[in-house]
Amino acid sequence: MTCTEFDGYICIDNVTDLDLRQTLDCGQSFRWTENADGSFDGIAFGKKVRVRLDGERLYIENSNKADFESIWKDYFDLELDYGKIREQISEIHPVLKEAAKYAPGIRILRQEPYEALCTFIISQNNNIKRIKGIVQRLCENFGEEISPGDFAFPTPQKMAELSADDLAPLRAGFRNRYLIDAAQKVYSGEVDLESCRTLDYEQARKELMKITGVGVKVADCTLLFGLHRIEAFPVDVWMKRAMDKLFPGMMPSDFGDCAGIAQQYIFHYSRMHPELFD
DNA sequence: CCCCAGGGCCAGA
DNA sequence: TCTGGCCATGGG
Repeated sequence: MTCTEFDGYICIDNVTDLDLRQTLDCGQSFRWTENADGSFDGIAFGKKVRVRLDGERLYIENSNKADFESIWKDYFDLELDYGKIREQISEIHPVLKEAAKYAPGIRILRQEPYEALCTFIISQNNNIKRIKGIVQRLCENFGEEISPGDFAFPTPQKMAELSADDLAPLRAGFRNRYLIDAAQKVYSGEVDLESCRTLDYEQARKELMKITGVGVKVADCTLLFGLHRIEAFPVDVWMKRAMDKLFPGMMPSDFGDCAGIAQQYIFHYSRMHPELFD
C-alpha cells in the first residue's frame, strides 16, 4: 500500500477488501452520501473529502499525504488484514462464512469517538434515514463551517454550553437531553473516551454508561465504531432476529476476538435478506 | 388508525 | 434480575 500525492488529491494503491457502499452506507457512519458515479462525499475529523474506488486504487479528493497518514489510513482501517480475519471467523459457523462472503468489502471505520457516541445516542429507537437527517442538522446548527455549506461535527465544548431546548431544531425528541448529558460529561472529563481504548471491556462499557441514554447497545457501538474495540458485538433488533433465526443457541461471546467484524457481516447480510425473517 | 425504527429509563413485580 | 409502558418523530 503506497500513497501518491497529486494536485489536490491522493491515490492509494493495493487497497483490497474495501467496498465503499458496503462500508460507508451500512449503518456505522451517518455522514457519507453517495454520488451518481459511485463516489462518496463525507466529512470526518473536520476534513471534507470525496472518495472513489477504482479496482484496488482508492482516490481521495481534497486531501494530501499528511492527512492520509494522520487521518484516512486509520479511518478506513487500511492496515488491518480483513481477508485473514474473514478466513478466521468463517470457521466459526457456516452462515457467518456465507455472510462474510456476501459483503467482503465491509471495513470497521475508526471514527471520532465523540461523534460515534453522539450518533449512536441518536440512533436509539430510530431509523437510519432519520438518524442521518438529525446528525446533519446537528452539524449545521452547532458545528464549525469548514467550507461553505460544509460543517464539522460539533465539539463537546460547544454542545456542553447548550441546553436540551437549544437542540429543538434537530427534531431528535427525547434524545436531546441525552446528547447534552454526553457533551457535559465528556467535556468535563467525567467520562474519558480515550481511556476506553485500553480499559478492560466491561470497564469501558461502564465508563460510557455513566451517560444518561447510553445503555449496553449504544456503548458497544461507540466502542466498535469510535474506539475500534473490534471485540464489541452490538445487538440491535436486527441482530436479535439474526441470532434467533440464523445462530440459535449461540452467544455474542462465541464470535471471538473479532466479533465486531463478524457482527457487521451479519447485520448487513440480514438487512439485505429480510425475507429470512418472515 | 396502525406499526416500526441499529434503545434506554423507570416502576412494579 | 426481568418485564411492559413510555418516550418524540417521521415514514410506510
